[in-house]
Amino acid sequence: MTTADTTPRDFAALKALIIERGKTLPKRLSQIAAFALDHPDDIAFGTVASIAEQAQVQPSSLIRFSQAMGYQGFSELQEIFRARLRDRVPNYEERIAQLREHAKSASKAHILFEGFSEAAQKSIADLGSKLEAATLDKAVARLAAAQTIYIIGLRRSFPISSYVAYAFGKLGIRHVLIDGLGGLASNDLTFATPRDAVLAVSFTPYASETVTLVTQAARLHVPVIAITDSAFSPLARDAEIWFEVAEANFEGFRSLAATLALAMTLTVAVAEKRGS
Amino acid sequence: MTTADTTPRDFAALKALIIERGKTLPKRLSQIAAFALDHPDDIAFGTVASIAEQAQVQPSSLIRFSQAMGYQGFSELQEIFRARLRDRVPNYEERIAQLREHAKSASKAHILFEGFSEAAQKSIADLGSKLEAATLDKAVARLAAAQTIYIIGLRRSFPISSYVAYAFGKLGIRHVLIDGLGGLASNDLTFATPRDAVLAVSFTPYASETVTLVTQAARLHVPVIAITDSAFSPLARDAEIWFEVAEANFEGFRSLAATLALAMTLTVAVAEKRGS
DNA sequence: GCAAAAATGGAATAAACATTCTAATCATAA
DNA sequence: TTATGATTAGAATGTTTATTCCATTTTTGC
Repeated sequence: MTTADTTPRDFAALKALIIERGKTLPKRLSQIAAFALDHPDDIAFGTVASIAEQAQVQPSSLIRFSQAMGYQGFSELQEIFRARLRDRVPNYEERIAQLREHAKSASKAHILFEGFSEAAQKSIADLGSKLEAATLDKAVARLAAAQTIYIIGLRRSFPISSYVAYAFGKLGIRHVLIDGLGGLASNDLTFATPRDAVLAVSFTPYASETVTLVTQAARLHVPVIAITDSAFSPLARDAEIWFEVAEANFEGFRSLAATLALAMTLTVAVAEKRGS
Repeated sequence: MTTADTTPRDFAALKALIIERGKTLPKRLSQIAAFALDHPDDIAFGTVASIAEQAQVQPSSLIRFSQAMGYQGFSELQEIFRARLRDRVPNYEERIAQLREHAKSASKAHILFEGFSEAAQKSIADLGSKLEAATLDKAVARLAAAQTIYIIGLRRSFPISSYVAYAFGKLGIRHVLIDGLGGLASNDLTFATPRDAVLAVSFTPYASETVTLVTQAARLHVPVIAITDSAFSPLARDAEIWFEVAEANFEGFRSLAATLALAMTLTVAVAEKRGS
């Protein structure tokens, strides 16, 4: 038997094939399929004997499994698992070490960029794992139902609030950006009603105007959706729904990437909800 | 001989040891040291015979090299190279595949978030591979030498320019944020001189005010540093130094993550340069 | 330039290896 | 229940493996 043309040549395709065919395979082979998906690294580095022991099957079953997937033998299948590891990305420590090594040749500014990239990537990944779909859905529903959305975010959060205002403008969603211009910020909420909503963004040290405005909104029974950094935030206290975003920092400057991704999500989700 | 206590147990330490001792080793062993640093993946996956052939040495030399590093034999050294690959991070495709898998169960809003995360991650990675240290250094030098830095960025780029203004404020760097308020934007550059600098940010479709201001700055011989999206951008034409940032987009909304990381880099780098 | 020591090449070897083969077991349908 | 085909366990096999050993070459110190 030669390797058929349809036999996966990369890990993604092989994984899909194992998932697809895994359930229909005989007992032992399906047992191996499950093990392979759970312990790909062990397949990459192990020997037929060692893997067979770990997966509680006979060595010969591993060869039969490989052949069932279309390969000539186990070694050919293993090569796919190894290739997957070859083009993986260095982990955090390794990258830092590489940077330090290059530090002499690379410019200082470039190192800064790597640092800020790293902080952004980390923050986004972090939020991705914590963000709950239920909270997101509630917030979107609230904002989509609002007549006017008041956007509050000053100082470090102003890039976020100004982006949301820009996006809402493009999407035709009625909104008011509270920018504190002319020191008249507190006037902007005068006409807000419980049928509106407030989207507030603030992080330590919370801008006092933002806190005041959010408190004021809560007193007027205007629903508040907040993006902030901890359960102890004054925004969390007054908000109906709030998101915790922990931005990584580098050189004392916190990333904004995760907050921005969340803000974009909310604006587009609201627009889509309104559209349907 | 048993493995000594000082024998490296992780790749970083082993690498350091190879670098340190590599030069002082005899010819063949130093040859292996160089090969190991250059082709760590081949060490991880290869056999003694196959590696020996690639490195142009005898198999026995590999065992001697391993022992010189403090291990009992080659297999023990190889385990370190394998461990390095085990805790590496999934690459881009793999992460996306994982997201897609989760996507089925998640809410629509959550899918949006994954999309925007993806766009951000990709944009940052992309810029990271393209960004040239030389350009960065030139830009930093220009900005650090400026008496006043004029920051231009409207509409979609306004979050960026407002962030830079915020950061410059915190860092005590004299700047003017041109925000187009009251339609007086063009007045703001009246007093700019060649000893100042302009930091302009704009992407397709380029805001007309931004283009006008940059042209005006160039005419006044004020050095312009631009962040834009292509060589055909009207900003690139007038800028002394410019950065090409290709932001990925999702659902028609382009990311800002890479631009933001670059902006943060520039601000902090300028502050550090001024400080020294 | 010569003796001693270190390093190397390459064959020898035993253990480990992937794979094959066959008898036993299991599932399935008449 | 029984016959049939699929599946499995486990021993057998020939190859590849890491490692050792020793003769040869190269380097070192005087």
